[in-house]
Amino acid sequence: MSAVSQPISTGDTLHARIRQHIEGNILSGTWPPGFRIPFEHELMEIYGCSRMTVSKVLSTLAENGLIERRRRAGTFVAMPRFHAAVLKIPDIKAEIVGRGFEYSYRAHKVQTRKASKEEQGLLQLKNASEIVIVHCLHAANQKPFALEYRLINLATVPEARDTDFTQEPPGSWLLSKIAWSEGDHRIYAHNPAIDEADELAIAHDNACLVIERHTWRGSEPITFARQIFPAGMFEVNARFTPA
Amino acid sequence: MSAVSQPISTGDTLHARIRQHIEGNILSGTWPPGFRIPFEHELMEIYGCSRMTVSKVLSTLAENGLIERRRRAGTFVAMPRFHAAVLKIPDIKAEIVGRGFEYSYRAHKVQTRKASKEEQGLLQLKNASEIVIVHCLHAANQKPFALEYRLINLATVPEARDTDFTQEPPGSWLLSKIAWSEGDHRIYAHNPAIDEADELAIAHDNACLVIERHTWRGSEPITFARQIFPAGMFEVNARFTPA
DNA sequence: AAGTGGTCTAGACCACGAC
DNA sequence: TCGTGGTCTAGACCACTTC
Repeated sequence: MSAVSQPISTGDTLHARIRQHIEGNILSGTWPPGFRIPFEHELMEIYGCSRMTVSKVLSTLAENGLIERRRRAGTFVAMPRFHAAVLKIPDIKAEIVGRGFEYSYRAHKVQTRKASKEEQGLLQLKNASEIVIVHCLHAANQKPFALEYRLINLATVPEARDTDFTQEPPGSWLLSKIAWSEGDHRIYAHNPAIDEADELAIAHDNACLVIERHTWRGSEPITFARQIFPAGMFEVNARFTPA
Repeated sequence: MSAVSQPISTGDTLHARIRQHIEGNILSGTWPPGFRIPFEHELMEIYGCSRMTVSKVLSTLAENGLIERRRRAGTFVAMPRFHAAVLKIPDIKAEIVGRGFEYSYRAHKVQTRKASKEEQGLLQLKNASEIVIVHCLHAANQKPFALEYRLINLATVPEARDTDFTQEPPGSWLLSKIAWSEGDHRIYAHNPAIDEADELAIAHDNACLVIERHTWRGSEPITFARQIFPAGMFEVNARFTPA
């Protein structure tokens, strides 16, 4: 007999309905962590469908971490785990324009040269290849919004050599031009240095949010960015599901 | 004829090999954004497999946002989009213990009562139902690490009524007891209030990182947490792929 | 109208791992 | 050993959407 307690809800497709039903049993606590879910064989009979269909549902749930599957043993409700969140960080220009403010951009320094030891480390380069270095300031309605320090690896992005980053913000340009496969973020609070505070036109004790980001294409580093936002100008929002 | 330029690499399963091959064509730029990928029908012949197999591969790639599928029109390489990151935020106790520090916990205030208007808003409650309010401090090696303000909805988590949060940190307890289905984060920099700085034993102008988090089970609010970390004590790290 | 992707079926063989 | 999940096939019907 089935351990199914909740009625099968209406839904879009068959596997969507089955998925909702199983998720309901797990999230409601009817099937607690560690509970052995009926075998695919049994689920076929319970839901009256083929094995491919229940298999697809269970594979999806396993990818999302809601269940764990072990050969010969069966499928089990996963133990509660840490959060995994989906975090969106659009580029700054789009962020400002999207809020209905006027966007302006000023580049303090643009250089093209071989990477120093420190820059090699930040970009995680193996060799001292050529890079573009950009210091710039983003502003919303003429008010400083973010200070950006950007390194671009010319070995991966040769087109950057012919781009005028005194006119165009590097983040927006890269997002629109370059396919990337992987990256990471680091987000932390920071007391600004005196020159940083001056450039951002804030008090020297005004807290800042810093976002550092690496981007790769395969094993090739594309870019490193450090963006400094005065507190209150920017926040990171993330919505998450157990994934 | 096929637009496939790269050789088919060896891999685990058939659909994993096909997926790697298609991903390679996209990430290398052989198939640029907007490029129309061969129809499923053609991919069957190219890879010599059944339609279900190429369909599974393309569905996965579409879920990850690498391609877009349109009926009657075909499947296209997606335009570059914003970042979507996987972000892990474990509970504070596990974070401190995992770094090899001694964890200690002190609750300043624990109350059980009906929610005020403000608390209703924070927890996104419809009614003024009963909640648990906890003010507490987490410390690593006796040094203040994070200040936490926590609301728990007793309608969703009745077990919280019988739990002694003067002894046990609410975050760790909830993570180990409660199945959750959805949540969100807000991360920002913050200049601490005087009493916050005093409790954290930091200077009044020391920047802080604040993380606010809602958690739901279905449409039922479970908990709200606001955690304040002195700059340097904690940072958020996120690794991401185009998803 | 025609062809695409979306979904589902009823089989099959295999590898792994608990017994 | 033998049942489980993992994978794959060769079909089928349908909905949608562009032509």
